[in-house]
Amino acid sequence: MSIPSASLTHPLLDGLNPQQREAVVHHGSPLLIVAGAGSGKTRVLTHRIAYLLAERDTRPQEILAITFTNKAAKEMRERVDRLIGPRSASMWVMTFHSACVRILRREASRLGFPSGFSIYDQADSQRLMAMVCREMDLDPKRYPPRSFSAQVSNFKNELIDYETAADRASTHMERTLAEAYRNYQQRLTEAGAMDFDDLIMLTVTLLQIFPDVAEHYRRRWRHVLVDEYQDTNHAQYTLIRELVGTPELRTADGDLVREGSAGIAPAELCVVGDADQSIYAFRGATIRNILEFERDYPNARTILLEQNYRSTQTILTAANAVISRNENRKPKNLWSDQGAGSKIVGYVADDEHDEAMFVAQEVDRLADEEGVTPGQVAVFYRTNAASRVFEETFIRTGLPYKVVGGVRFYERKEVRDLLAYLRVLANPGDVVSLRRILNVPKRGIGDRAEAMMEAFAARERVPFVEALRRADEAPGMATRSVNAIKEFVALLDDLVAKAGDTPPSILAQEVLVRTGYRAELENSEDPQDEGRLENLDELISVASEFEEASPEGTLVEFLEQVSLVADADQIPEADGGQGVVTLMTLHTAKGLEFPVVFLTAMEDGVFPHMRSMGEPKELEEERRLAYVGITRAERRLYLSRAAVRSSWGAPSFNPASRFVAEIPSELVDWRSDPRKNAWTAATARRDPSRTAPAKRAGGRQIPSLKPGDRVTHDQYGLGTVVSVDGDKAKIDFGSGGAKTLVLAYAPLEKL
DNA sequence: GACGTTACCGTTTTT
DNA sequence: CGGTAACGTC
Repeated sequence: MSIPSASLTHPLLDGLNPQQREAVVHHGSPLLIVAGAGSGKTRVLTHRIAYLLAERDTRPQEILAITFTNKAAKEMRERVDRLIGPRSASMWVMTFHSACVRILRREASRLGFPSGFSIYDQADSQRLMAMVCREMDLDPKRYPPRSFSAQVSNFKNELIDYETAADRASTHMERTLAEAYRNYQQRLTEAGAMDFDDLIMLTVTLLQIFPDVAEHYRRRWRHVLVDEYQDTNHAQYTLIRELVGTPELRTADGDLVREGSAGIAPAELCVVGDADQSIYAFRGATIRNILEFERDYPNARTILLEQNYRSTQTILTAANAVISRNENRKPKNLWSDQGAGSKIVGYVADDEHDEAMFVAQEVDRLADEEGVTPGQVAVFYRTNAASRVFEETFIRTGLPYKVVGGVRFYERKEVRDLLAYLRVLANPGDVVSLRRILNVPKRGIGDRAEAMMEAFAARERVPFVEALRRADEAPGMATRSVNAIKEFVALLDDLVAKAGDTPPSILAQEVLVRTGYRAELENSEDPQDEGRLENLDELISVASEFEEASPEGTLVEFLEQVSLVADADQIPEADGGQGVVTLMTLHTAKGLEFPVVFLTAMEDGVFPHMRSMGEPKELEEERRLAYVGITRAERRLYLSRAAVRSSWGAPSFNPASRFVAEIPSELVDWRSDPRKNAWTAATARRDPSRTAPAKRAGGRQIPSLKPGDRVTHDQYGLGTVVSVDGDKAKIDFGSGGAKTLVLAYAPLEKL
């Protein structure tokens, strides 16, 4: 039992409120910290860890702290070190996925995997599922691989293996799915690969099947801390239970069973979360875990943090009003002592361009009148696609910005190709990667040869690589194909021989040269290939940085780090300078805070998203997303929407978001008549050219450009003119690279 | 087997 | 509208 908080004094408790102090010092039973937005939960977590180390005789290696993003983990570690000096090295502070990988690498052989197993992301696993479905001769219309892949992911989040899935299947569709699941899993195992969901599920399996492994980790970790507990799915929930070593476990049917924990007392569990910020149900997260914590851990203590240190009362009142519309929620009321602050500003734009322009102008105005820097401003939207208009407008107005997430670096084709090579070198059994690069760059191994190799491998019951090795034994193979395959295999063997003692960056260079990948891009006429080269060089420099950071690092470790990066990890750190406006989805925004926040496209159909509006449960999740968005703002909050929005093709006239209506109207200062959309919509119907600016026809003017001008290119998008040389201009397209273009022909437009 | 064309598909949110 | 997959042609 905790001591009454009033009597607590300790340097690590200075500046904490009574509830926070209690959370830091609590011991003796599982602890749930219900931390409202901005209530200082990271502070509490880091102080708790520091307190454990400083006052409770805990050694760093006895602590396991789990987060959802690498960024959160890194920040937590740094803050602990700042409190009590650099003692965090032997502490595990990492994401669910990283922690599981680390455990699995050590024990992989017990599950029949090589310790250098590949990690398949969602794209890889979809590819593999597509292969499986094709093999099963399934009509992709009736049995979409994408959907199968998603459903298998759901199974794994629920810890349902393919046998159980098959047992439970009652319809033809379900039986087919279970069959695909089985084949998919078999292929993964053969390839020595795990998908994202396996990382969790197989760790749970490992702990459940091998008592000695479970015991090892239970002995080690006397404290388990979990951040963002509301985002855990069933598999992660079970993992935590296994690691903590609870004396009791509930089966799927709700029966309590005794669990042998080898006489080790359960670890002390501390979870932090906020059910109102649960926004990942679509990937299996269940709010149940936080709502039922006290039932799962019978003598648990719950501490509520309701004082918000982030936002003005106006912003909090708005947030409370919105979230209170959700049913079945434990009441919670955030409050602030920072005063009312500015009113929320509402704006109804004519269309999405006008909306973006409003944001840009407002950022300028705030800079002039209130000294707000771009780095203090964030723009949120519901879907990644929405970033485009803002980018265009910000480039045109010269407002510095950065988009977080969206088309990710690691999803680019060339980057994935190079990574596939490295994966094959680390794990030659990795068929998905192997088949990806089999004919990349083109080396004369076509679909036909690949199919024959696959058939040959199946018939001979040998791995795919082995089939390649014996290509000449396969009947009916063209000599040309056989030779091409032989050459490819020889190249791989050569690279594999080097892989062991060559740093990843050097190896990557070597791959690019030896395969002719670099030469092909360098000699290419396609100007986009220049950007691709830059991306590859970028990947190589990521590898170099990795080598610098961990000189002992292996290829497998490098690939692992690269596989487990998240969007949120890429958020620019405040550098003390002016900074740049940050653009991101509402999901990525969770956990962050900004002095000024723009919530855009507040329209029914966009936010809440159309697909969620029919389902009350999903609508509630959208509302939590709105709550997350609103509570990111410290001082100023803007809500905007567009009367007309042209989303892929036709214009749509969306009504105001219901979430806007849920905010008490006296908190909002409308900069334009909220009814004007009716008028605009009518006008737009009468005169479509108003909303659809004349599209360039064939007769485009040759632009006269000077350095610094901003342009858009039909293919490369937005760019800045670097230099002009007669009829040619060199233009920097940012991530797409710099190109020299002939003005007379390039599909360019000056902005 | 490589390349070009067409059809079609889909957009929530992601470790 | 834009990207990808399947198809058909050289």
